Amino acid sequence: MGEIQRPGALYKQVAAAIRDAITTGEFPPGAPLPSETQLIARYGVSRPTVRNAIAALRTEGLIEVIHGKGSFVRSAGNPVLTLERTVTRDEAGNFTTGQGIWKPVEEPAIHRTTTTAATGVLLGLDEGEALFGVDRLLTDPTTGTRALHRTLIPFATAEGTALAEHPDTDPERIYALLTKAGHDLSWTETTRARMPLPDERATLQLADAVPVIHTARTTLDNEDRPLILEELTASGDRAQLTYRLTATGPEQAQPTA
Amino acid sequence: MGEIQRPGALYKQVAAAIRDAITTGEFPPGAPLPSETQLIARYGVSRPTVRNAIAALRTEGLIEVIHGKGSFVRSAGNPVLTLERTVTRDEAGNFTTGQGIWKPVEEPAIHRTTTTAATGVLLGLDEGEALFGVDRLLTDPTTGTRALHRTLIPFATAEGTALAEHPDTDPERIYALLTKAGHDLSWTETTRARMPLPDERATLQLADAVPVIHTARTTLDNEDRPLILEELTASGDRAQLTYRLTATGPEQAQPTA
DNA sequence: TATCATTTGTTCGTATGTATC
DNA sequence: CGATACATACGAACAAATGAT
Repeated sequence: MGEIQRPGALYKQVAAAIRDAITTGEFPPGAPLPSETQLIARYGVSRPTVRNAIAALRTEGLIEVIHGKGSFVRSAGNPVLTLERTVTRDEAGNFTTGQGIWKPVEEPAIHRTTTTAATGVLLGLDEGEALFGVDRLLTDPTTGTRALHRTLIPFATAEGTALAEHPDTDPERIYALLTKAGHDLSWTETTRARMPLPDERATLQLADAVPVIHTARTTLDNEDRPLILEELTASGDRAQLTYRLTATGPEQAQPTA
Repeated sequence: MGEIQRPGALYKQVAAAIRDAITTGEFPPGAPLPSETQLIARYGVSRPTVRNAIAALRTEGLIEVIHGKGSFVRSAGNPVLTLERTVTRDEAGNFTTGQGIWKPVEEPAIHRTTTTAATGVLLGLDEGEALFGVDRLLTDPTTGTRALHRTLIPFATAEGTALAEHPDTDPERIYALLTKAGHDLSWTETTRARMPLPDERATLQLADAVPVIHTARTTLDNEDRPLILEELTASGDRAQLTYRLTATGPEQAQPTA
């Protein structure tokens, strides 16, 4: 039993007791927690207190609550989708990215935007420069995991290429296209974790208290000038990114603004 | 004013109204929200409803609440610490990692553990294999951002080297040491986003609703056998990781289990 | 230093709505 | 349809942190 005693707020003690019961194995992953009524009886507290405790465990990502059914222990070591963040090129000059097998949920949405403070820095442009944006909502058929991919193409890059007419070209084809245009490509990726916005949570179908992992890939030309920017946003709980590193000489290290 | 009307729960309408007021600029970043009493008057709802709305904005990471003071709008584009996840080597064979300038908060803590399911896979070992663990709590002096670095060294790797006596050697020196032992090193990094455990939140001094970015770096020898594992956990809100990518031939792509 | 007003935190009670089975 | 379970909403009281008097 999870007795309640000293420290701090009542609901925190209840939350700790339930947390212990979960880690102890009394409530294994996937199993339902006792109902609110049962928890009230078990710990001798009021309904608001129990609900408060449950809310705490919820924002910790420890449990999942389903209206009308009950609260359930979230599987800890969740099945993870591994996205290899690599770029490979065959003899014919075709590029392949190791991002896994994604299926588009909707048609790519093309729109015209301007650089923001964040995207401007990554593209080496001032704020307010014109660019194409292509949004792709993707899903992994085997796991159902969703991801949002956005390609940002400055007008300066698109000009005089097929991109001006078809900005919704696959990134891999864009790489080939830019290479054919004489560029020697390399890439920089910046990844971070954050909580999703309400609409992101909806489109990515994220559970409560699930962060997203967000990565921005800048494609650079021979002289490290940014050509295009790709952003990928996915569930931090279900997706992980892998990178290969090799030791380079110190003269090749590029400072990033 | 943020009028309240149709859709869904009352507290969600209040939350949406406040969210709008924030994005509109009525409450700019850093500014205090009206007090609960004022919000009750403004929207004509009860205290529990207002508090529920505030709780929602809180788990979204939009606001920060300080006991006895008030609720404050969180700065959106937060000052970010950029960690370059690269490895460079000079002529003398010394390694440098571009992880920024960290200062230890405490002495490195050395302990003996065994592989878990997660770390076992990354080290190519079964569960329960013996290894050294070295924990370092680091802080960035300029921003105050904290990070937790853990080095895991299997006994098989440490055996017969200086690591058996001094597992708390700097990772960069470990690289040099392994190179001198005849290994040709490369690295694989796996990064993901997740919510911190309660004690992680405390040691990393994280605010509410801030996820962590977690990266595991495996050091590999000539034949892609794992030698050591480094884990880095940092605030997803304040730290971001950058990687350099270059196109490789398809035969060099390494499948990851 | 001590006190007080303000503000958020905690806890109870109660009633009703809504989803699931 | 009914039983169960979670969601929403109101009211009330006291505790604890903060900042100023």
